[in-house]
Amino acid sequence: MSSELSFTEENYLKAIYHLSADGAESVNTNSLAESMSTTPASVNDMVKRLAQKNLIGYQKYKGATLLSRGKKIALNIIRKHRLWEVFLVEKLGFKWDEVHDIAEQLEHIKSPDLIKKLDKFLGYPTMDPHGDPIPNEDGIMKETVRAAISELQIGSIGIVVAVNNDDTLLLQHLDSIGIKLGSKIQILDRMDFDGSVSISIDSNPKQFISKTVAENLMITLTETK
Amino acid sequence: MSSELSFTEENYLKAIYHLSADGAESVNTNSLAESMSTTPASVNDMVKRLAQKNLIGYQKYKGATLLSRGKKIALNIIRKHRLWEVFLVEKLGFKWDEVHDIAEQLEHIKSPDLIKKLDKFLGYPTMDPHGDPIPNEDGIMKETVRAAISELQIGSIGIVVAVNNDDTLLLQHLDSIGIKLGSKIQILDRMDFDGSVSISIDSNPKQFISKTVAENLMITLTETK
DNA sequence: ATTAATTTTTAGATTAATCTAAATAGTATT
DNA sequence: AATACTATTTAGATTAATCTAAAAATTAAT
Repeated sequence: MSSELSFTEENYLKAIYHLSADGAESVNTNSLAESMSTTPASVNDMVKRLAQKNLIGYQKYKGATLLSRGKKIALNIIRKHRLWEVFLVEKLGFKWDEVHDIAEQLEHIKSPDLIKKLDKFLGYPTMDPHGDPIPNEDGIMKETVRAAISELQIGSIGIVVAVNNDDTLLLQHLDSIGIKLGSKIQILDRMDFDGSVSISIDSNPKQFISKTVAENLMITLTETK
Repeated sequence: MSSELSFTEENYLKAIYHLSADGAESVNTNSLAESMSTTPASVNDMVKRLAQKNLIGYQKYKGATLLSRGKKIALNIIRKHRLWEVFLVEKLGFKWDEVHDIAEQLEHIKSPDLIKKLDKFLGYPTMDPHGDPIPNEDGIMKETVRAAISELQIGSIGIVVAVNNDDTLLLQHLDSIGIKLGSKIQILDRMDFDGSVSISIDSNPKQFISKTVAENLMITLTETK
């Protein structure tokens, strides 16, 4: 009954998962088409196929939702993706902004044994290099309390766990001012007129970041004021 | 012009490489069909496609030969396959008889940077866990002088570098008598009546192996008598 | 509650990779 | 060189994943 899914089917399940946040909301054809870089017609075809396999719920004109089997598969792919990202960064020395496309391929390798051994080899990490939680074998992951710097009070201290944006220019900018995953950030002040924020990175002298950067930089709080 | 090959196309190139030993002999449709577990008709279709892409030479009824571009691709896939096998055995702790199917998938991951970094991470190995040589980036590999134990003179000493047979039972038998890749084997005597051979494994007390085992166990010579 | 705009679905084609069954070419045998 | 056998190729279908263009349903706006 576990008929072996194609890469494409797996990618659709993953996309539906990501687009339906908590997993309950139904995902409409158009947004799925955009997310998969394809046409609504193609999405419609695929969504019917996945519904027939009892992986998603689907009714005409009402969008798609993951069923338990589909959700389990989606979370397993995400687990594999994030474990491979840890491997690429920690073991092979890739930068955290270079690993996504490779992990996108590696996540489809089929071998439960491989993932068990990789997990062990990496020391059972709970977060990927972007700060996203890694689901365990049962699809359960620790939800991290996190917020953008722009949303936090002056005086807050936290650790950079994610960047909300894939833009290479932004990622490179962060690199150039010394911000990377795991950096300790203290929020010193906020300029009301333009939303820029002064921060201290890893206890170094204060520096300014623009509103845009502050909005895209996610940290987990370790102290609040 | 490097139009991005499908997994299937890559696998055909690899199969043609393996079936044409030194790379010069032409591979006929039927043996390729058997090797790919498909029909001669399918092979015929694919062979035409690959010829059109100038990866192989092909003339009706005369079989296929790799052209330089195709050979380079085949050797690169073999390089990736063997590097991943080293990773799976050395780093993840797989046994050498468990890694083939996983490496078969991993070999198709596309990222030259990944392979460069993996190679470095593994310490630039020249052999895979089965004792097969790993081609370098230019497709060049050190040819190892090797022979089956059944073919060697009494008194010869060598290192186990390969098993000629994929049979799980044989591989498990070897494990049970303590023979693994890298084991030092000294050939003590040969029984003419049944072809069995007495050997010393890693300088331990002598043991007998059957003719069949002796025929499938490849070693590289370090000393001859 | 019509009309307009948007979203979704259908219908009909296309491409890669495969198949079966039939036809053809090549090789071996007498 | 005719026959038998084997290997190879062709013809015609099939399946997954996709597309474009057109039709239908839903939602929003007047």
